[in-house]
Order: sequence, then C-alpha cells, then structure tokens
Amino acid sequence: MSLIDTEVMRGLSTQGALSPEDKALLLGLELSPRYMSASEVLWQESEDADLFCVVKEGWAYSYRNLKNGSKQVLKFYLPGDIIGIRDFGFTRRLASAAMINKGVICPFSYQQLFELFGRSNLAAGIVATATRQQAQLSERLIYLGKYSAHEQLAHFLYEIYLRLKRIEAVKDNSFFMPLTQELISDALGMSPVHVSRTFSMLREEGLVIRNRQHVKLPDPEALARLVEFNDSYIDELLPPSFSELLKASL
Amino acid sequence: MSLIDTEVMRGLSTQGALSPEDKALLLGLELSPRYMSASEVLWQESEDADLFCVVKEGWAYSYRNLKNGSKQVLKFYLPGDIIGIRDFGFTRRLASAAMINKGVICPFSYQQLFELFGRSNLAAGIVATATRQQAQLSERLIYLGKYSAHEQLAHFLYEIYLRLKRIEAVKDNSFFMPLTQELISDALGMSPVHVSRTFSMLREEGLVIRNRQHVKLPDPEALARLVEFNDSYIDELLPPSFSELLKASL
DNA sequence: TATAATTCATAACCTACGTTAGGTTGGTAA
DNA sequence: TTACCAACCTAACGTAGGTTATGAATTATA
Repeated sequence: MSLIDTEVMRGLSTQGALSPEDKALLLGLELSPRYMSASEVLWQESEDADLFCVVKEGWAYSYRNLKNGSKQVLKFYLPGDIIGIRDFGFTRRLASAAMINKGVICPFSYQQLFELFGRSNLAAGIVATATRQQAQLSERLIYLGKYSAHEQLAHFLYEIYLRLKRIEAVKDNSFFMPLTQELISDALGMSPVHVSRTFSMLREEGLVIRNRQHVKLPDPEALARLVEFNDSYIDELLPPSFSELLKASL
Repeated sequence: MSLIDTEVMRGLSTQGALSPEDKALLLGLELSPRYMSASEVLWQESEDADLFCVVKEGWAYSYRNLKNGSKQVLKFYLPGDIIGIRDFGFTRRLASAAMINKGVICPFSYQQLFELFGRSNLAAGIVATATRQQAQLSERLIYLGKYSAHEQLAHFLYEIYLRLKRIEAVKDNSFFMPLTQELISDALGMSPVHVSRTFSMLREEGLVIRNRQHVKLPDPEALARLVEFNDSYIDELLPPSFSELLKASL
C-alpha cells in the first residue's frame, strides 16, 4: 500500500489537489518505513513528542496506564491511519502507543508538519487548540471508562476549577458554575440522582461546598490528589519548538 | 475581555509571534459579537457546518441527542474557549451546541480559517484528519456514557467493520481482528469477563460469529440498526467547499 | 403575595456489571 | 506425544449505580 492511500491523502489526491511540493513530501516519507514487531512500543506517555506515524501494515493502539493498575485504550489504529497527531502542539506525549501485531510504520516529524503552516502562525495556533480539545476529550473518556462516580465528579469539578482559574474567575477557591445536576449527569453519563448522592458524599468529606450555582473547593489540592489529575493538557503553553520556529519565521 | 485573551492567542501573542495580518484578522472578528440568551441554540446536529465561535461571556456546551431520549454532553465551554472547530473538515455538524446562561460569542467562518492554510493543502488535510479522529473519540465517549455493554460492543465491532471495509480488508462479511478480549475490555471500560459474556449474547442472537482472531458479521445492517450508527464521521470525504478552494488554489 | 415549575435531597428497591473461581480449548515447544 | 500457557467460557455471588417515588427548598410567573 502506498502512503497515498492514507485516509486524507486519498481524498486530496483523488480531487487532484496536492501540489508538487506536497507530493514530494509524501514520497520522501516513503523512504523511511520502520518494521515493527508485535507489542513493540512506539512511544511512552510523557516522552518528548516530536513525530507522528502512518501505519502501513498491522494494527496499533494508543492507551494510558492508570494508577489502579489497569489501562484505558483510547483508539485502535488500522492500516492507513495516522497515529500521533493528537500530541501535535504539546511538548510531551499524553498517551503511550504500541503495535498490536507486527507491521510497518512511516514516521513524519512535527517539524515538517509545522513548516507546512509556515505562512500563518494563527493557523498553527488554531490547530493546537483543536488538539488540546481532543486531549480534554481523552481525559474524559478515561474517566468515563475506569473510574467510580466519586472520582469522576471530583475530576470534573477540579477540571472546571483549573480552567476557571486560568481566566481569573476563581476567588478564594470559590467560583460560579451555572450547571444543574441534570446537565452534569448528562456529561458524566450517570443518573441525576447519583450525581446528587455523590455531591453529598463530597460534601461530607469536606471536599466540596455547593450552594446552587456557587461552588467552593476548600482544599483543591486534596481533590487533585484524589483524582491523579494530569494538568499538562490544560496548563501548557505551546512547546518551545513552536516558539522558536515562530520567531524564526518573523 | 479582548479576543486576544483566547487561550491560544494568548500563548502566541505573548511570544510576539502573530503577524500583522493575523492580528488584523483577529481584530476584524471583534467587530461582530453576538449577544446570546440563556439556552439559545448555536447550531443543531447535522446542520451545515460553516463557522466556529469564540465564547466571550457566559457558558456554552456541545451535546448529542440520543435515541433513548437522553443526551450526552461532550464538552462545556467557558469564556475564552473556542466552540465548533471540531467540525472543521466536515460538511455537517456532528453535535449540537447551545448556551447555558446568557453571554456573548464571536463567529469566525471556516472559509477564513481555510484560507490561512492556503499554501499547503496537505496541512489542511492533516488538520481534517485530526478532527476526524476527534469525532471518533466523541462517538466512543457517547457510547461509554449512555449505552449498555451489549450496545457498546455491537457499536465497536461495527465501527471496526466499516473502517476495515474502507481499506478493502473485509471479505464475505469476515475480517481479521488481532485483539484479545482483554484489550477490548480496556477499550470499552468493562471487565474481560463481561466482554466474553456479551460476545456470547451476540453470538446467540446470530449477529457475530467469532473464532479467535477471525470475525464474521452475518448481517452487518442488523448490527447497524441496533446501534444507530452515525457513519458520517468515518465515510465522509472532505466537504465540497474544501475541494473548490483546493482547485482554486492550484 | 400566591401558584407553579425547577432543582435538589434522601430512601427503597432492583439490575447490570464486577469479582472470584474453575474448567475447556487451542497453540507452541521439547 | 506430553507439558505448558494464553485466551476464552460459564457460574455464583456481591455491589455500584439505575429507577421510582416523595418531599423540601428555591426560583419564576401571575
């Protein structure tokens, strides 16, 4: 299978839309296939992120190891899929990736991708935003899959807290949250009744004080410890490689 | 709050990286704020997708209405967040979006964004790939949140089936799937034992025949009906507006 | 102010799924 | 062939969370 068969490339090339430079870039990639054995790891969580890959043969998957010993699979990759753009715009990997059976992959550096955005830094920024949102979705998926209602709600509240703090909407560990318990239940995939129950538990533990739309977290760090919060996907600015390239392009 | 305060823009502008054109574009946006009332809908599922928005004031959320009458919230948006890039690269909205309380938003057309990618169609393609992956993640999240193990596994198998069909890896409704039940359980957030139980149920219903790594779906359409499969996120090529712009840029 | 409609709390009961455990199958190696 | 190991099946039992229901507190509307 040629790289041109990749999902998106197929769409683009059948529409006769790829420029000669794009095609050259694609063909250049074909030169460096890597032969992978079954279970071979592509990268580990929190390693430096500098490339993504096209899976040419075999199946791969991305996953996160959880503190309770289990792992959550985020996605399975089939031949023709691209693995690793999720981390474009981040310094480090948010998840691990490994082969399932043996296969062939073609690496492609973020640097190359970044240069494609050369003309507009705004475009690169927008893309980085999109990948950040995807990161948040992944976190949610992990919590939906593997954690109890208690941990889920704690995680949810702590995420809101962090996001509001970034925009200076938290005062004295308190903030305004215009969500009904029903809306929260629709987000967390549990019944409204159980959201209420769980809020009561958190209140009894002294972790959350809530009065309608007013929420206070007396000890945010205690909440964070409870949920093993990975805040890199919220807090991080663009990686250094971005800013260097951006400066160079001015 | 100025638009420049948006998450990514802040990162970019503090690094002095925005070009004059980018800044002009941003300032142009400031001209068209829309004042929204509580619960006002931004767009509905499967409407034409042609713009995204910066939330300047108030909270918003994106969600999907499910056949069982409930809805799954995908994400809450706080001031400064961008809502709607998820659908960039698609013709139609994959989810609805609405305000929670009253607020102000600034619309930004996909056309404008697309033009930023002007130089490289490959770049636009890569971005479209990223958003497609995000769409798949969202589907998974929906299934994790609201559906039973039975429906989840059916959905999972049907998705694999569709993706393999695209790359011509399905023959006579059969395909090779190198996944153990344990790996599937890590993906679907259920116990390996329950994956086995659920496979047995699907077998007894005549929906899935499986022998180790060999899977056959005797009646794929029956599976699809069972899970209300939304295949637009898998099957769709780039939207017409993309190809027009691509042709024009040659 | 009275009335209605949301939102939330708590209780009682029930079911889908987790956990633990024992047995079967099939693939691989000596 | 025998032995071994991973993948899988099925059963028995326990529990987190769903469902239904009732009432209290709050907010919206007349």
